[in-house]
Amino acid sequence: GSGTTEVVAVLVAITDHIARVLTVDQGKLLPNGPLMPLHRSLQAGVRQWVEEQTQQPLGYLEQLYTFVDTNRRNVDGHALVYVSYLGLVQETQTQALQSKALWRDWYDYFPWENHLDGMPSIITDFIVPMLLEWADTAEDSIIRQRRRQRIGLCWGLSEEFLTDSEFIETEPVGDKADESREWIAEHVLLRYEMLYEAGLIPEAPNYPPNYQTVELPSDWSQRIGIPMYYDHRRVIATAISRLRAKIEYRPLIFGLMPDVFTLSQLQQSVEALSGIRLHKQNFRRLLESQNLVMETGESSSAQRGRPAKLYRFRHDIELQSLLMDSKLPKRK
Amino acid sequence: GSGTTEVVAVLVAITDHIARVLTVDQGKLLPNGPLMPLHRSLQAGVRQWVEEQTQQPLGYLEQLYTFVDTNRRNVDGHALVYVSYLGLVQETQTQALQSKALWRDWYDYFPWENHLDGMPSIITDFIVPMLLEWADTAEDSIIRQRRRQRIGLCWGLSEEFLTDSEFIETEPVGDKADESREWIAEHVLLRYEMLYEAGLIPEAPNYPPNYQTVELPSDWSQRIGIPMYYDHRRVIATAISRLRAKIEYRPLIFGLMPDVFTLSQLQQSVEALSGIRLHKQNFRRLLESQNLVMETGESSSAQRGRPAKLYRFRHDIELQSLLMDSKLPKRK
DNA sequence: ATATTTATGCTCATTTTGAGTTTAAATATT
DNA sequence: AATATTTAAACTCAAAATGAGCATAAATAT
Repeated sequence: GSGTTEVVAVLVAITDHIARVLTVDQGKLLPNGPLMPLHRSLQAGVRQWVEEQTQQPLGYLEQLYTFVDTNRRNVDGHALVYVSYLGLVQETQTQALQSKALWRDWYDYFPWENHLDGMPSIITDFIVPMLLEWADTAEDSIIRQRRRQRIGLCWGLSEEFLTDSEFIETEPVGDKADESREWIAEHVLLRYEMLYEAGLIPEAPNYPPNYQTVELPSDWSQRIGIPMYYDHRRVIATAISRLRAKIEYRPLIFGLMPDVFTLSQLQQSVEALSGIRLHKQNFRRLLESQNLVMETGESSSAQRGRPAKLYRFRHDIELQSLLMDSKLPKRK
Repeated sequence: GSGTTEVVAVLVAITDHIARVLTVDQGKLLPNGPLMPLHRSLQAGVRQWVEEQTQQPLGYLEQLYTFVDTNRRNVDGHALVYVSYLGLVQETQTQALQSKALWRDWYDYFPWENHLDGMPSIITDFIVPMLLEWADTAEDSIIRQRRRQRIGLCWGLSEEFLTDSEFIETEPVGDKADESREWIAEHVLLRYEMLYEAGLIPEAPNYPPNYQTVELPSDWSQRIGIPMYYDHRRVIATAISRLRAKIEYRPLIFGLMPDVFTLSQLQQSVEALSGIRLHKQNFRRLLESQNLVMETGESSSAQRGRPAKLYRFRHDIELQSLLMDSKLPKRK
């Protein structure tokens, strides 16, 4: 019998201020392949398959999550286990790919996650109304209430949005009603899983949903983002969640920037990942306090406006990456 | 051929204010078993094997990390892949185990991680001197310098400790010398991996180390904690790291407490996990601001001193656990 | 010459954090 | 019974971090 383990890679790069993932098979799959006896580690397996399928050289690599697909089994009946990895690629190293490989804007798969020009209208026009209907399909009133709260937390909505679909039922206990009502960028996976659970995602077993009083627009499958084979879209959601969360407290953005850059370029890269705009002055203050970058002495030849100073990352920070999770068991 | 995937569980409970892990085989192994075709998911596999080997009922379960053991292969030559899970068990539910199962103080495996009564002397007496020797065994002076910095960051030492072993070489660039020089509780895994790399852990392939001018005391293998089979000690280190890090921003401690408790008991539980003492007043202020607990109205019959109010977790927070990572692909 | 654009320096009110002191309510000791 | 000890819990205060904005500088566009 053959092995039951595969590896899947979410490679991320930022080009033209847009966050992209590397795909194969017309954007329907992530690079992937079986773990083979010759691979010394999972990382080695990922590197080999990515190299073979895309010819993209890659640097930083970190394990994401391990899934089981009970729909794909080997001859012995063992379900397929696949281990997903997140990889970071520098902007300057994204050329000369194999013809099947393609860098795609990651918001093509998650249109609702792009808040760079404000909250996308699809959220208030369709997603939340559909989800509220889904919430009401539950038998148990406790579950209905729970679902409505989940919707509010996940999609950053105020209380009014949620209570008008049933009789008004104000705060249950304390006065902590309106505190967590804001868009949390790193909840990508929770939002995807809610859409999946509600049958609003083409990949879901219960798609299309059968509770429609609000009718799905005819171009829904376009608007809700590009579907992928297997659960690869969920894998990307896992990657974005991890990246958005980790960038807050670890200098991961390193792995995505060219050697030399302006502070505005750096900020735009962080914004591309998080999907939201940041306060420029405070962003710079934070950078300074963390001592992550140093001036090169040069300035950029700006298109318009005042030329910006050029910076590079402090090389003594590479140390920090040594302190990150690179887990290779290397046993006796 | 049989499958190549196993699951391993790190179950954690706090009893008598001591953090413990559930072990089998005289404390040498974690509960584990192969993933089988009948298991609908990885979680299901973990639950079945834990139930079978320990009869411990378990609630919260979260995936940790996936390892490959190239030393254990099936008949086709495929290396063993094992997926580790972290599980939380309430104090009140830790009875009636199978005879082979045993709850052990987790600091039996990591004596250097227990700072509840101050920093353990083994760190300054043996661990750091040995590690500094190990740092000096590197050929390249850059690597030697790196290793010394890593030692400082991992073990929370001031600069002097590190530079006296070679000629003094002060700050490389800026003035950020003394900022990260403190004990970071959640760096458990980094510390374990450094000890492993330096050959100071019985499980390591290069143990015992051959660079000893400072000689290892004869009872070293006692002092450096109980060894385990395979890489199970590393799995526990991964679990402690995750738990210590996550407890800072998620109410995981829920899963470990009885239904009703005093604030002091809650604090002692958090301290047991993090291995360090906390400031009582600020701990309470934080709790209040988060609105996680509510008074029951009753008071504890204290042994000595003023009786403490009893609290329970706010049930509307269960919602939050819905917002945590429970990833079950459930496909078509 | 003037408007527009981008970069960067600086201010200020508010919130959060770290580290206490003080008072309360029980048991232990003399 | 009076006093010390122990644990709980309310409150204070300075330092640091954060959120939001204004002011100035240096380029290009009109």
